[in-house]
Amino acid sequence: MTNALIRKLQKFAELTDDEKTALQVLALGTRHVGSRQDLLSEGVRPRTVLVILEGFACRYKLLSVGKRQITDFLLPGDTSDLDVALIGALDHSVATISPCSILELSTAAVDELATHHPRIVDAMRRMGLMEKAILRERIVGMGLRSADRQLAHLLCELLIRLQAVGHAGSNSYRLPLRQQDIGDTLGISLVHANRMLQQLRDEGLIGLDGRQLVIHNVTALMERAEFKREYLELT
Amino acid sequence: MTNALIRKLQKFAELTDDEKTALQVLALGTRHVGSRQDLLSEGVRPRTVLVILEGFACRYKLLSVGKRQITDFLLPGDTSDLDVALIGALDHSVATISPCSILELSTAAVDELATHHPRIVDAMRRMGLMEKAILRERIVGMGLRSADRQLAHLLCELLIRLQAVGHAGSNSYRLPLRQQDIGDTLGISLVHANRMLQQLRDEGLIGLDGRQLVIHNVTALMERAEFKREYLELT
DNA sequence: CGCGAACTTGATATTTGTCAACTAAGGTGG
DNA sequence: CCACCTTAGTTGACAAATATCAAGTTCGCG
Repeated sequence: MTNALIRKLQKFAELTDDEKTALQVLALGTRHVGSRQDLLSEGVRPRTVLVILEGFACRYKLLSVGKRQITDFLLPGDTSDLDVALIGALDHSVATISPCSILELSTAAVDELATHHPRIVDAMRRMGLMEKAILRERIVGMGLRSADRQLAHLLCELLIRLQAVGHAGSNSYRLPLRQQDIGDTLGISLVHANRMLQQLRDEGLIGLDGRQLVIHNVTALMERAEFKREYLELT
Repeated sequence: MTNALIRKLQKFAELTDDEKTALQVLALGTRHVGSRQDLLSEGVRPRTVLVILEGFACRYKLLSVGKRQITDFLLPGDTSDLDVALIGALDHSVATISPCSILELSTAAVDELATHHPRIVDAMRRMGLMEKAILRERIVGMGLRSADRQLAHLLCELLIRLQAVGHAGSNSYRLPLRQQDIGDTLGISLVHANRMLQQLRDEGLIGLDGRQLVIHNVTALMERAEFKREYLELT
C-alpha cells in the first residue's frame, strides 16, 4: 500500500516498513464514494478519522440558504481532524467533489498509533499545522488579493499540494472543480470566477481543457499570485 | 495563580490543584510587553509556547509593502501553537495590540505536561481545534458576509471569547483595536471600517466610547451577523 | 499650547455582484 | 441515431459594494 497517505506522511517523516504495515493493519477499510456526497455533516460528532486516498473533497459551511463557503480542500493524503476524540460536534461539513476513495481510522487506531508509532502521529500533527497555515493563507488572499490573483494563488496551491503526493506533473493537473466551486472558495460570484479564469487564459498563463489544467508559465503565475511556497513546507 | 490560561483550560477540562501547580512550576516566567510589539516573526523557528495572560495580541501576515492581514486574535488564555517542536519556521508573525503580560512554556515543559498531565494537553489540543474553527468562520465571513455583518460578527466573537475568560461583561468589553486593525482583520479599508462602525452605531446596536464597547442589543447584533456561537463551544 | 495619531467626511473610481439570456456538452429514452 | 433535457459554462448590461484620494476634525499628551 504505497498510497497517498503514506506518500504524504513521508513528506514529514521517513516511515519504516513496520510503520507502514501498522497503518495498513489499523485501517477500518476503504470506501469508494461518488462525487458531491457529504462525508461528515456539521453538528454531528464524527466517529472516525477520514483519509482521502484518491479524489478531491472539501470542507464547507453554509450560511442563510443558497450561500456556501468552501474553507479548504482535502486532497489525496489529507485527513479529517486527528483529534476527533476531543471534538463534541463538527463546526463544518465535509463533502466529496470528485469520486473519492477513502480510508477510515477508528479513534482506537489513532490511539494505537500514538502509543506505538509516535512518529506517525507527529507527522499527522504537522499536517494539522499545515492545514492551519493554509487557512491563514486563504484569509490573506480573501483580504488582500484581487480576485484574479486569488484565483492564481489557488491554482498554485493546488499544484504544489498535488505534486507532493504525485498527482500533478511539473505544470499540470486534473482539476475537478466547477466554476461554482471556485467562486464558493474564493468568495466571489460564479460569473466573476468565470471572468477571472478567462483573464488568466487570455493572458496565456493557463490553459483549461475539460478538466485538465495546464499552467503555461508557473513562475509568472506565482508572481501574479504573490505565491510563497514556504507556507506549504513548514517542516 | 488563577490566571486566564487556567480559566480558559477549565472551559475544556476541570483541572485539579495538582495540575494547576504543575502549570505554575513549569512556566519559564512572565513577561510584560508594550503595545504594537512583535512577539514572533514569520520565518523564524519559535523556541517556546506563548500564553497570553493579559491583553490583546494577533497573528498577521504581510503582503507587498503596506498590506497587512490579521488572521486572528490571541486573547487572554490563548496560546501560540502547541506543536511548536514540530514547526520548522513560522508562516506568520504574532504581535501585541495592547500591552500584554505573557507566560512562556519551554518545549520541555510541554512534553512534561503531555507525559504527566495529559488532560492539560488534551485541553490545549481542544483550544487548537477551536482556533481552526475560528479561522474557518473568518473565511466564511470574508466570503459570504457584507462588511457590516462581518464587523458585527467580529464584535460578537470577541464578546463570547472574552466572556469565557472573565474579560467581558454581559454586553460590553474593552476593545483596544484601532479602526485600521479592524480593516486589516476584515479585509476592508480603514475608511470603510469607519463607516461600518458608524452604521452599527447609528442603528443603535453598539456604542463605542473611547476603547469601551457596549453592545446595546446582543441578540439583535448576533442576528445581524448570523452569529452561531456553537463554533466557539466545540467541547 | 501645539503636535501627531486616530478618526471622520465627501467625492469619485474600481471591483464585484446580479440578472437574464444564450451556447455548449453530455446523457437518455424513443 | 436523434430529439430532448439537464447541467455547466459564457456573455452583456446594469447595480451595488467597496476602495481610493484628499481634506478636515478631534483628542490625548508632552
